[in-house]
Amino acid sequence: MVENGRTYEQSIMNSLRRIMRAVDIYSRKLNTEFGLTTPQLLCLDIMAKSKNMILKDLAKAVNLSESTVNGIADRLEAKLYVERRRSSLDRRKVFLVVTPAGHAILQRTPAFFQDRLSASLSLMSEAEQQAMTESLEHIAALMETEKWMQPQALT
Amino acid sequence: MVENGRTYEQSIMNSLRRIMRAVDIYSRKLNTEFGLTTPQLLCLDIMAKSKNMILKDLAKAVNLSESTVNGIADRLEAKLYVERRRSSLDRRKVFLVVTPAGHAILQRTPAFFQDRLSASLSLMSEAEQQAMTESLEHIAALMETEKWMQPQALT
DNA sequence: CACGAATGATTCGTGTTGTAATTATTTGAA
DNA sequence: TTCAAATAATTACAACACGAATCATTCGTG
Repeated sequence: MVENGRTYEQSIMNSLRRIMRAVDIYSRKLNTEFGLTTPQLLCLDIMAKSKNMILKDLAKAVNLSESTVNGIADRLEAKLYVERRRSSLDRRKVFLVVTPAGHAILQRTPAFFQDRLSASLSLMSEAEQQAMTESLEHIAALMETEKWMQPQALT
Repeated sequence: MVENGRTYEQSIMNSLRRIMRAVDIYSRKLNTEFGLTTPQLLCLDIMAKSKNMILKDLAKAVNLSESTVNGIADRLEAKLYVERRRSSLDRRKVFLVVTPAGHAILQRTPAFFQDRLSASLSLMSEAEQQAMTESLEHIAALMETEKWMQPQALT
């Protein structure tokens, strides 16, 4: 129990939601002002750093499902920041190629929201930052475990 | 820089995304097996605990926009777990009333995903849990601050 | 009282996200 | 060689999430 009557888990979940919501709201603002959302920026950035990226690998890199990334790729393509080029060696594969306009917008677009996170993190000591990072990674790994994924009715 | 070449911010954002994704995937599984998603469960739970809840207050309680909560209320109403009753005193207000079926499903539905979080948290000391909770709350509060919300092009 | 401001709910449009199904292509084994 | 399995992309569908706009109602002030 924490001072406000919540358990640590509830407080943590609540904070996580608030953080993700802040990221989402920032993403929308970014979109209206610069024409790119955070997920789009994230995908574009990764595509720009790798030649001949295919959708499947991009999805893995950003930790999103293939269909989600496919939709993001659609929107980036519609904005002419990305081109799809079918591989001639293996015609199942489609390379995602960042256009010059795509590279240009990457330069002009503000830093990712996580960079703003630095301000909050800088208030913690290096040791605290590291502890925090490791804890979150630990929790993420545990929550991704399949066995948690089977909902059980309360007994 | 962390050992994998990422900054703490990048690692933290990545972990947050992974955690939220795990929550989302669990939510979908819950929906196919119990007919309620996590957001629906969260809203229903709060509605059940309060008499004469109106949408505006519910939105505030769950930290979501009114239009989002309105959609969730629509789906709960369609499933007959909630009824909308227009207030006769102030006809702008619509009370969200949990039906007997709604109360019943709340009893039968598995614990929230955050309860599963306990397993991960229990591996940490009380002090670590507390530190983690406070850090996240701190970060959440900072990220909600309006001034961070104004994107600035890189200089 | 009248009328503009405030309040509360709802709708609309768009983007994100997942699962499941479908299509096209390649691979591998009988 | 042939055909089933695997692989890659895509589509269909549903839920979530937001801001902006709209509508009805109430409030408050002149």
